[in-house]
Amino acid sequence: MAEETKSLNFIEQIIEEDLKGNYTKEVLKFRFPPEPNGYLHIGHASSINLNFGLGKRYNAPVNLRFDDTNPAKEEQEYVDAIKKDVEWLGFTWSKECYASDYFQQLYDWAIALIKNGDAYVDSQTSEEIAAQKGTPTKPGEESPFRNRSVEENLALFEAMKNGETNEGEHVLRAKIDMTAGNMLMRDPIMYRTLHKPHHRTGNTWKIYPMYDWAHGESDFIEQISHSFCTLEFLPHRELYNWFLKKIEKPGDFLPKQREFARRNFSHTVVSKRKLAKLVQEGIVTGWDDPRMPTISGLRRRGYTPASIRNFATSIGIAKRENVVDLSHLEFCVREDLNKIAPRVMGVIDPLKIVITNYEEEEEWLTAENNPEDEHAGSRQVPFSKELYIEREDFKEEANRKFFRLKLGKEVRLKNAYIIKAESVIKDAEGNILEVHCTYDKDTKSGSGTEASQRKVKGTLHWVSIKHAIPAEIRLYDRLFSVESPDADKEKDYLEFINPNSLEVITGYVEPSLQEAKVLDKFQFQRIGYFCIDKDTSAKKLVFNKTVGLRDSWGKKN
RNA sequence: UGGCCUAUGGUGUAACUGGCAACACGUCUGAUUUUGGUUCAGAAGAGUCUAGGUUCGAGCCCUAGUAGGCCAACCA
Repeated sequence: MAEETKSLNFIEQIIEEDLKGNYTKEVLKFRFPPEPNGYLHIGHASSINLNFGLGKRYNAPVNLRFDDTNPAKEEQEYVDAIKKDVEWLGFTWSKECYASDYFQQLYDWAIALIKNGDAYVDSQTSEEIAAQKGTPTKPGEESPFRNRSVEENLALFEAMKNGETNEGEHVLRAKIDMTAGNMLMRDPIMYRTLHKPHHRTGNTWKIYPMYDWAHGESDFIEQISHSFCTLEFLPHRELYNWFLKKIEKPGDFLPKQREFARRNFSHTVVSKRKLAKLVQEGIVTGWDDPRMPTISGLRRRGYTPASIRNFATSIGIAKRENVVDLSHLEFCVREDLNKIAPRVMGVIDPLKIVITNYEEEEEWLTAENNPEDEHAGSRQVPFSKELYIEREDFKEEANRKFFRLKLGKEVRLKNAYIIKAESVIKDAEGNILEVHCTYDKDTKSGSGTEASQRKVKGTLHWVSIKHAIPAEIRLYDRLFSVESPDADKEKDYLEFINPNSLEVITGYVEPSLQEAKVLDKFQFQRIGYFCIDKDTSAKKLVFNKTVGLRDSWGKKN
């Protein structure tokens, strides 16, 4: 086995350094900590891949932890969706955890902090607290309640906990330093009162911990060794460590937080708030709309777990700002689908052709299922006198670079015969209604005859009209018409919505597709990859276009 | 106006403790092909934000700039 010489990203380097230091392999443990207030998106996939990838690399456990400290925004629906998505991506968590499981422990620690004079109850309004906070360049002022006695703090905190106080009346604050350069160290709020039921703890709690108080301590409880998060949390690190020091006992192993840059993607947004708005405003049909950059959207669109994992791995991880081009994601699906998707024929924009010299009623021809997979076998496809081909595959006349059907010229029908276009039938406006062709019956595919070996430049896909199944086909384009829809400070990102991101048409597909199941993936030869949408019923097949085939001809024309 | 983070081809990442910039996507050629797909062969494209400095030698170290990002939610 060749030794892996691939270079390490900076996160892996941190771990390697720790391993050279006083960390043992056994102590390594990671976590993926989503807040259940929305669906996972492609950016999360990057983080999931990082954490679970490290777990795999170092054979270390990875917990799935729901950061559910805000009952106002969080719901069980999101918990379920997140679990489904992580599983679907192919990862297995060691433990399913919830910050809410630690509410009691957190509360007990908070009492200890109060007793040590490290926390106090502030009874000002949020406006007053904000006003005293200062600015990055101006130090803050201390709250008049900052030096309450321990007894008074304990009594007030108890009242908050028991729901005897109103929302907004009191908060528990850490007593740190109102003049700190780091704004987060200016007596951050640890608890607020919220008379709202929690999706897991119900009405047990009337106070809920803030992120900074809950996150590091949750990492500690679970004995996470490395807590990776995005760069905007870098200033939180000081506070993360401060809280940990307050609860630390001799011999304790403390987790460490390190930060990486979040991934941005071209022609879309990855902010749960902005994605939620697209759903709420009805701009898309739901979190799993195939145009959404959510995991569930990509799944419905026809993306495979492997393609998303490969994508996440190949864009890597670093600390600088970035905008990853969606064409990279598209490359990753094509790469995967090319190996596994059965080839079929479907016509998206039909043009009728009649084989005038075809005498048979019908015949069934053999078609290879996947030239990339020798075990994929073959199937039978029906051929008859009247067929549909793609409208753009015929021109009455065209230059020699047009390798398709033109009057008086020949072309190969995939898996069938070589045909020649003889004449066109048009309506009064000059629109082409049908093309009359003749076929050479000695050119049948796979027949081995000399005529069948003839080289003709073009090969077209087709379906037999009387056998074809009409199907709804949904064609997608990027959701936003500009590369970075949320980069403009003047304009709202919704102004950049691409009005043509969805086109629904009726196409015709070969009869073998009748049996296809939801999420089955196919390559419509010469067009692209498609998968069966969940809206499919016994009466109607619905396909989503995942991505087009690479097209070195189409884009020049 | 403060502090912190970042800066490498069009895009995303590499370059072990300093040794004349690599990989992938994208782009463009050509070959093969019963998918203008795949595969194969090849090409163009950066001299590493700028200016100094240290050094025999700097993308890596130092200094000063410049640009972008983050920080003043009872959100995470």
